[in-house]
Amino acid sequence: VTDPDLPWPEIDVPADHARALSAWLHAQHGVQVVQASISARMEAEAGCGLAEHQALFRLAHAPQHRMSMLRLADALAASPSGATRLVERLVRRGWVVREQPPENRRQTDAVLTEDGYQALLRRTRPAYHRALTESFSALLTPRELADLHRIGRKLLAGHDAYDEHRYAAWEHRPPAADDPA
Amino acid sequence: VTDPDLPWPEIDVPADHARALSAWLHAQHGVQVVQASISARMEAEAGCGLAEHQALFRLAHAPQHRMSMLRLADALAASPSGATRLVERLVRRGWVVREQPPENRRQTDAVLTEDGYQALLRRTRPAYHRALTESFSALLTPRELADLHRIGRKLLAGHDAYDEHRYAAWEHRPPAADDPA
DNA sequence: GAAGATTGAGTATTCAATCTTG
DNA sequence: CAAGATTGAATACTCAATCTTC
Repeated sequence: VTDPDLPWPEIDVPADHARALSAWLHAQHGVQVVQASISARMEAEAGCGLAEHQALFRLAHAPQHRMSMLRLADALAASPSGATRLVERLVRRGWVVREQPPENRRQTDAVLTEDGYQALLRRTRPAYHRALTESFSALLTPRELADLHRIGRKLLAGHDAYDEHRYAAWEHRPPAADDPA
Repeated sequence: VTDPDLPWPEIDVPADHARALSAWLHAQHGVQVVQASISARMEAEAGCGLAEHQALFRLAHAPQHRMSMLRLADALAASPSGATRLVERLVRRGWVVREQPPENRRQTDAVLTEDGYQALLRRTRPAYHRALTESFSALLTPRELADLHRIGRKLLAGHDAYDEHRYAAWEHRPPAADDPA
């Protein structure tokens, strides 16, 4: 011990690891902060959590506005029990109903109701759109948005978590004319 | 209603919003998946959660290996009560002790113990390093790592959440010679 | 027995209220 | 009263066990 302020040797972070580490810490923290911001605004303006909106959104874009519990869990990156409990909350609000397909009664589908559809259109989606714009897109350039899309997809693919079907028609648009990417 | 399969009109996602949305969803999901992977490996190999390691790491790099509860909470993007409970777990393991500075007895400092320092060096840091490398850095190019660093910093700055002091000396290295960024 | 979903127990995390010191 | 920290109540989430249907 050479310095009383340093009871043990300082920890060294090798340069190559430092770059990976700071990239990860910033990305992780940045996403966390944006998510907290969006979540808070959703709660305040739409009286609805982020996960609830995501579920409504996925259901609205699914064929027949319906998904099995397992597919929904997968789409929301949640566990099966997490999906059960989320849908429970949505049913309580009248935004979703459970249905068992007669041809396979092991399965349970979450089906969007008329009220759920209206809640998405008039309450949760506008609030989400505003929050996402102000808390996220307004802070970045189109190029950076494209980078995030690509990098996120690489990370998901590297963990065998990229499901083509999870990201539907609305995101496979031709790039806009003013997109420098 | 024109099609029985579509009880309500399909939802349209405007093209400009679609780009922001898919960037956000991929980034969010990607970070989530990487975090889950690192967390699982830490739990398995080091018997220690991600948050516990982050706390040890921050303390080890803080002057005197000590931080006030509020500064620690801030560094970990947690609430004050979250920090209290996290430190509680670390104290129970003998990795940290609480100390009240005599000059201001309102404040409580979390101080790394010798055992905590050894746990970081021998257990949690090696596991974290391996997990981060395999679950994150190996999947991306140096350029993409630099992009993430920059984009994350912009997001944090946009939310007034970027604290210069939070990111210490180890990450302000000159770029390596082979870094194309 | 396996697929699909739900439930119970345990843990983590937050907000609001409280306690202590300045 | 304000700053700093902790506690209680409530919520959300996961893993393992269970139940139902094929």
